[in-house]
This record gives sequence, structure tokens and C-alpha cells, in this order.
Amino acid sequence: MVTIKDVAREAGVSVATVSRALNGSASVTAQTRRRIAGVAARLRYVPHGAARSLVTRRTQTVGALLPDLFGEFFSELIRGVDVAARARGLQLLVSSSHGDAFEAATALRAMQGRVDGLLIMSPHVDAGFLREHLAPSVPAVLMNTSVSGKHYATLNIDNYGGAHAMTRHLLDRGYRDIAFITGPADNFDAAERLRGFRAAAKSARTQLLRGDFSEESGYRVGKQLVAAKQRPQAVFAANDMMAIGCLFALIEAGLRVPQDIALAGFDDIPIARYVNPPLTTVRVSIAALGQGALEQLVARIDAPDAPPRARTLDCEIVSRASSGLAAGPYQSLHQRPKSRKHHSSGEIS
Amino acid sequence: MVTIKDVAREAGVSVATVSRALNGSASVTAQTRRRIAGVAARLRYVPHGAARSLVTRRTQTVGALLPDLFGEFFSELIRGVDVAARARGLQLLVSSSHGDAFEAATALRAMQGRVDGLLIMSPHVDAGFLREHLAPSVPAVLMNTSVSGKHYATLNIDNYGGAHAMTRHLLDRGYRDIAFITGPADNFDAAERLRGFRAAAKSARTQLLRGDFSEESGYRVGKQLVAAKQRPQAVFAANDMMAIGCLFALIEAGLRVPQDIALAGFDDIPIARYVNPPLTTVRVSIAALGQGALEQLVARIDAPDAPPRARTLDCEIVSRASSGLAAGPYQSLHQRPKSRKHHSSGEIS
DNA sequence: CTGAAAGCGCTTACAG
DNA sequence: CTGAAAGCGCTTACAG
Repeated sequence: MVTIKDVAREAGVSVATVSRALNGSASVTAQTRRRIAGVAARLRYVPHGAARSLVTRRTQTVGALLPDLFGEFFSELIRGVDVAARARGLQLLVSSSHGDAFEAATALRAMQGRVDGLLIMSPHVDAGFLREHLAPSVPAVLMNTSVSGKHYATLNIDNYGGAHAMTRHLLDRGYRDIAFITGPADNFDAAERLRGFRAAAKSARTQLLRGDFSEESGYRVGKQLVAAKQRPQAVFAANDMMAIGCLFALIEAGLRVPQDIALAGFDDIPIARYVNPPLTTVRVSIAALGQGALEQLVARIDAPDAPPRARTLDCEIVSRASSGLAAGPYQSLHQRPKSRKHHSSGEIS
Repeated sequence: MVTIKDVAREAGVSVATVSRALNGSASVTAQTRRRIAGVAARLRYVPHGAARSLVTRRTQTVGALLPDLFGEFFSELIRGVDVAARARGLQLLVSSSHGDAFEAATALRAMQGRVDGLLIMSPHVDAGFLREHLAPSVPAVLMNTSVSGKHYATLNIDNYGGAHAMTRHLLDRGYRDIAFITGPADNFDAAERLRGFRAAAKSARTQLLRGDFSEESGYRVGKQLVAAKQRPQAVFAANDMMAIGCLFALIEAGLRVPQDIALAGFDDIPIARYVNPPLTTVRVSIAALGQGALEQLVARIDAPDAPPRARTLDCEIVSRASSGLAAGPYQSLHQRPKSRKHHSSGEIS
């Protein structure tokens, strides 16, 4: 391994000068700097990150604690974080799939001391958990959390507003009898979406059907609806996967969407526009969530003593055929309003 | 910040003893160990990762250099890596979206010295690039690469075998006139898939149509096919996105799939089973790719001087309605059919 | 079984 | 502008 000593010896200067030259300190002759840079390049010198971190107290790394890495949502989230991190020269340490609070705590502790700050999104993380496992000195931003923004920086999707707007959208299209498929009872997003639906649907006939965010649960609810004596005019599912499961059940039973029953979801996952009919849904800019969270974290690292901010990201209604819009012309994934790239194993061109 | 000194003082022992107790060294009384563990917990002591890395020469971190983090493929890949890494107590540093070789080189250098080993998948990375930017002392595993396994550990998907098996599948179903939609000319996966098709289709009538892995290119090829005087009996696209683009063009023109023309893709992206008719395709276990790569890397870290291995992962044919299978009952994403496995080259060297 | 001390590779006041 | 030296927090031979 090549160290700063080797460079110093080779360039005929002290290690202090090498350090200053390579870190762009002003007090080095242009000539000396050039010579040192040349030697460093020739020797393929790469500074030892751990040694530097030990003395600077900075790792140039941020950690992301996520419930999962898989699926549309997390992959876009992490990419948003990655892009914003790269723009600031920060590395990204990820950790996910913590089945329980103990695993989440282990991951959280393992990250402390290796990162300058933490992005946290986890169902296991509440105020008590943080008090127990997160050192107060570690800057952190909580995402999609019910934890109060009083003591921690937070960034939430406007689940309430999105569900409210979608409910109004359905009401505006004339649907007066609307069923809502709920998400898991203990899920913060699900609760907020339900709250938004309830607030907007006060004047309508409503019913709640229990789901758990899975496609299967949507399918089961769809079967129930098919068997019911009186069907609602529209179904609003708390996420797209349930809406799609429900859609399959309705179509299997020979019902027409939206003529017999309208349908809407939440998330705008890519499959939403591929199903038949394409699904009306609420779009969340997930990349913006990731990017915004990283920027909030950087601000917090730079000014740890500033009061934490509680931010909320807007949603957008995407109206497609499942709520009554006429089918449009063919559009590829790449021509969507907000274009997103899709990679498969082959697309590593 | 709480350091090992604080724990030592509080427990009335030397820092050496604290270190030994906390790291599970045998030569510490159970009683001393207990006392120290108690003090450490009370003080919420977390060892400083950088300091430890500096002396142990281990970071307990592996880096993953990927072309992107977004989409089905990478999200599943990274999860496979993450799960395997967690099982071994390793952290995961990710870096992606390098537009050119310079960015990839920057990312590669930034990771060196912060990780114990590297997982590399990048279109910019070839033998020359590695010679230039990767220190020979850094253990690495290359994925989906054309770089020879002589000098580097590699892990590839069996693109050749998968394409070969799919072509045979189409031949077995009686299609004798098969068109192949190619991927980008300079893409390794695309070239291998083409090679597999050619080898298996020797006895059939074939034609090649140029695509670039994008949905649009598949759509364009579909339009060409519709306009052609004589159509092939089946189309095999080098990836699913092109197959889906092609499918839309065919359906738009009023052709029936598979009655008028059969269709197959490669990758088994989730959308493949949602389109109408569901798409016959080649499935790659991407999570297994990520997991396998991490395990190869760990082996390399543990035995840097062992000769590098070149491994290949099998693919699996997933037969759905687009190649003539009758539509089955409703199945959710999570209940995807286990279809027959084909066994090909398996492990080389 | 435990402690004193050296040292990992770097940065940064402090002198000059 | 440059160098000698201290020190970041930890681990680990080396003594005892």
C-alpha cells in the first residue's frame, strides 16, 4: 500500500506538505504542488479514508437506513439520494431489511461512527427507539415518519393531501358511492391516506374494506365486491398494488372498469399504466423525496444546532382510464410526463 | 463523543482490557467482561469505526459500483447483495450512475481505501480500465462482464444458454420461422443472447431485426413486422422491454398474439406477466446474482492469492400465453409459476 | 489475566 | 512557504 510517506519521500518534501498540496491548501507553491501531484499520480496514491476520518472527524459518507431496498419505491428513493449525494461528493452507505426493532437498532449502531449523518425510514423507528439508539450528536433526517418534527428533522409525503385530492377527483367525476381499501392498520402512510379519504368523502356514501398493501389483499377485496349485493360506484385503494389485485378480480368476474365500477390507486408504480384499463392514481415524486432528504441532512450536518425542520412533499393526481378517462394513444414508459429510465439486466449498454 | 478511554476509566481498567473484553478475546475474566460490557452499554459507547479500521486494516464494508440503482434489475441485485452482506456483518457502500469512464474511475478511487472489496458492474469497465484504476491489492468481483476470468473473478448470467433454451422452446412449439430483435451492438449481454439464438436456430428460418433494448425500438420493429409482406411465425426479443414495445405495435395493428404471431422476451421483468397476453420470457435470478457475487467477493477477501473464479448463473424458461400457452388462473406477482429449469454450462473453471 | 506502549495514516496548530 | 510533532481512537505484540 502506498502511503503519504512514500509520496513525501519520492517528492523530497515532508508529509505535511504533501497533505497540504493534495488538499488544496493555499500555502503551497504552484510548482511544489505540481511536483507532488505528479508523484502521487505516478505512485497511484489514494489517501487512506480511515486515517483521514480519524483526524478530520468527517467520513464524507451518509447512511441510509431503509425498511427494504427492493421494488419501485425504494429503488427510486435510493437513486434520488445517490444522485444528490454524488453531487456533494458524499458516499452512500445503505442498510435495509430489518425484520424487527432489534435488527434495526443493530444496523443503526453499526452505522454510527462510520457516517456523518443518517437518513432513516423504518417502521420500527419511533421517538423512544431514537432516544435509545441514536446518539444526539448524530445528524439525522426521518422520512415517512409519525415522529414529531419538534425534536427531529422530518420529511414526509403528503399522503393526506394526495388521498384528499383523489377522493375529490372521484367525486368530481360524479361517483357518489366510494369504497376505500385500507392499508395495514399500523402503517403511518396508510393511516394518513385513510384520513385524507375520510375528510374529503364526508358528503358521499362510503365504506371501508380492509387490505394490507399487498396485491393479494386487493384481489380478495375485489372478490368480496363482486359477490356483494350492492356495489360502490368507485373503489379507491390505498396503494396501486391493491388496486391492481382488485382490478384482476373485477375483470375476472366480467365487470367493466370504469363503466361498472371505477378504480383508483396511490403511488403510480410503472405497472399502473400497463394494466387494462390504465390505472388512475396519485403520483409521488419519490426521487424528489430522496433528494430532498439528503439535502435536509446536509443542512443539518452543516448546522447541527439549527432547529430541525419538518417538511412535506406534494402529490399529483394522474387521471387515466380506470376512473373514466378515455384511453389515449400508445405511449411508452419513456414518454411519461416525468420520464424515468428503466433498466433490465440487458440494458447496461 | 464517548471513547474507549471513558469506558476504561469508568470501569477501572486499561483501554487494552476494554478492547479485549468488547472484542471477545478469550483472555478476559467473565466478571471483568461483564463489568466492562455494563459500563459500555451505560455510556452508550460505540467504537469509532475509522480508528478501528486504521489499525485492523479492515473496514467491514464492501463497495458496489453499479451503472444505476433504479429499476427492477438493480433493485433486486442490490437487495441480494445486501442480504448476503448483512449475513456476514458487512456494510454496503453503493455508487452508481456514472455517465462516463471518468466518473466511474472517480467513484472507483473514492471507494478504494474505504472498503475491503469491490463488486463491479459497469459498461465503462474493461481490462484496461481496471489495470489503470483498480489497485491489484483490492479484491474485486466483476459482474456481467466480458472481461476475462483469467485475471479477475467474474460472475455472469448465462445469456447464451438462456437464449439457446428459449429458441429451442419456440422450435418445440412448432415455430419454424423466427425473427430475433437484437440489443445494442456493443452490449455484452445482447451479443451473448444473439449468439445463443443463432446456435439454436440453425435449422430454422431466421431473420435479425435491430433494436437497442428500449421499448421504443421494439415498437418500431413491431411496426416493420406489421408492414412486411411475409411475417415470421414468432418473434424473440433480446429483452422484455423490446418484446412489450413490439407487442403493443402488433396489437395496435389488430394482430393476435400468439395466434398470428408468437412472442418471447428475456429478463422476466414484473410487467411481463401483466401484459395481455402474458409474455413468455427467460428468467434470471437476479437476487442470486447479487448474493453469489458477494459470496465470491468474501472468498476473495479471505484468500486473495487463490486463482480467480469465473462463474455463470443459469436461466429459466417461463412459458406464458404469448408463445401459445393457454391463459391460466389469476396469479399474483408473489405466486409466480415455478417452471422448468434448464441446465446449461453451469460453472466454468 | 492485565497493562504500558507502539503504531496504523493522516491533518493541523505551532514554529521558523 | 515548509517541517517537526502531536494527536485522532483504536488494536495488539510484548512484558509481567
